[in-house]
Amino acid sequence: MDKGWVSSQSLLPPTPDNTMFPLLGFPVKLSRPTMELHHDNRKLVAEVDFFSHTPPPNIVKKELDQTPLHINTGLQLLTANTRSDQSTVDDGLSSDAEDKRAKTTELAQLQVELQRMNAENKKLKEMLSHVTGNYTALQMHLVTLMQQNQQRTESTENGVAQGKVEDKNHGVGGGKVPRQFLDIGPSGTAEVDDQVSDSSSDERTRSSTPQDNNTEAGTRDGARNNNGNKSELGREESPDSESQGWGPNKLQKVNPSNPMDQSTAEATMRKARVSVRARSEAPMISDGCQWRKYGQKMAKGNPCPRAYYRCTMAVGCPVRKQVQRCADDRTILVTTYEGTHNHPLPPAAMAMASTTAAAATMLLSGSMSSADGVMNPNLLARAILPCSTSMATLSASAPFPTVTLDLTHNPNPLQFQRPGAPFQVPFLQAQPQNFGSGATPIAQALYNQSKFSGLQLSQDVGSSQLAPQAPRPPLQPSQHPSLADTVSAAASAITSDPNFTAVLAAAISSIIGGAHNSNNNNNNNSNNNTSRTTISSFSGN
DNA sequence: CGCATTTGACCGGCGC
DNA sequence: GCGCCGGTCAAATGCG
Repeated sequence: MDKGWVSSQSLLPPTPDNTMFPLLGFPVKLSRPTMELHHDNRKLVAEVDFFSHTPPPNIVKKELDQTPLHINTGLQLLTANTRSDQSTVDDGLSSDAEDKRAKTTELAQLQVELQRMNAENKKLKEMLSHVTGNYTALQMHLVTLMQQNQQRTESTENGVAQGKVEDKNHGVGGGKVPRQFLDIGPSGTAEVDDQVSDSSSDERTRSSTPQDNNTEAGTRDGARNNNGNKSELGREESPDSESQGWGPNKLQKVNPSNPMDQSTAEATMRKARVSVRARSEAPMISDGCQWRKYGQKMAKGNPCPRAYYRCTMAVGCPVRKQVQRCADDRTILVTTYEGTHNHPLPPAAMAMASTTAAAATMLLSGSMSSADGVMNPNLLARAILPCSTSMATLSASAPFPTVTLDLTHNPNPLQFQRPGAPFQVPFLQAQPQNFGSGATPIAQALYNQSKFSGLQLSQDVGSSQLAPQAPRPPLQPSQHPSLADTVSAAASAITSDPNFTAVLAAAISSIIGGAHNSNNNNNNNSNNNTSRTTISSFSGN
């Protein structure tokens, strides 16, 4: 594998996908679903072009006619071609025949090499897919485990009754999650795919506040719920429905007597919001999705208006987002996402979608996995953004369970966007900061490419969570020109790395190790997290 | 002309 | 019950 990437630096420009290589006598369809394939594509093109220009065209044509198509035979191909060479060019062209024989030999070797590299690429691709697919699942599991450890540690060391802790947990920045958030989770199980789209977590939140400790069948909230499931159904985000997922205005459109609505409402009992704080001069971050603005309001306590967008990538997509500048620092753009996409997402959108889905999932799973425990926000932060200075914060006062990913503390000096340029969220699968001591060029390049260096969750998981049943769409570079640059840069970074497997292994081990470290760091930070910025876009409302 | 944005009106939730 | 507030709608407007 090393050879495959080492020699590719002095290569010809890349060719499009599914390139035909006539000299080889068979179509070489190169797909590049991953960057390394893209890179490998360049190498193959270069090698083929090298030989295609050497022999005279007529000779090439005859070779092609007689070259066996089953290139797996490797060097045996040489024999066949040698005979054909003789029959073709023996007429006074002995020197050419020699050349051609040598070239044919090389060609056969190249074909073997091509086969080998294809196999390796396939293996790598599967490996990457597997790793990225398991990555988020691992994170979820880690969060759960670390949360449980955190609870045990705190209860043991402090000897504080959990109920007492819960009473204290009404501040956002206190490093504890408030009781009202912790009670969001249902007693039953919740599937990952449903968590992001789960709705009416706010209802549960409200109903579990100290002064309103009723069940859903109880007093005001219960009455409201019984009144046609207004809130739950109003926030229902069924993928097929046209329901408006965010606000209460669509409540009347739901037929309360419809059993389908009721069952759906029960299936989606919770909803989380993910707020992303990032520095950007642009009015809106470019997260890969298409949005349409449908409203703008002046929110209380913030001189900057809040803009409301809905996803327009698919008809009836319930995903909303709110964009508002931070009142304290107007270079900080707070984007709050809610809902689950009911359509395939382009890779460029996977980064943000995966991150928000993972954050929401962890937020909800955290509440789910602990009956009455305390979830340290840093835990979530470390899980989402391991080894990152960015942080995640769980909102206490927000009416919705909200996790805020604070990406404004990125040490990368390039994080400041040039004025007017949209804030880009590159699609990344590696975790640059997780390469740890490896500090590979890949890590650096990817990291430098991304201001959302913490947003590198699994594409597979993202697609499964945000577009559960939809096939992954092809890349749409026309819509996201920056993505091509990002991929190209990343591919270049890969090119500069002689051993991608080692890097990949390092990444995997770093993910695991970083998660463990996050646990330790979390414990260490649990008593010293007051310095962290904890802002929820809804906390002031 | 079609699409996106703007913006005032409207609605429901919630606190007092 | 009233008013505030967040959120959404939809007609008006702007733009390519």
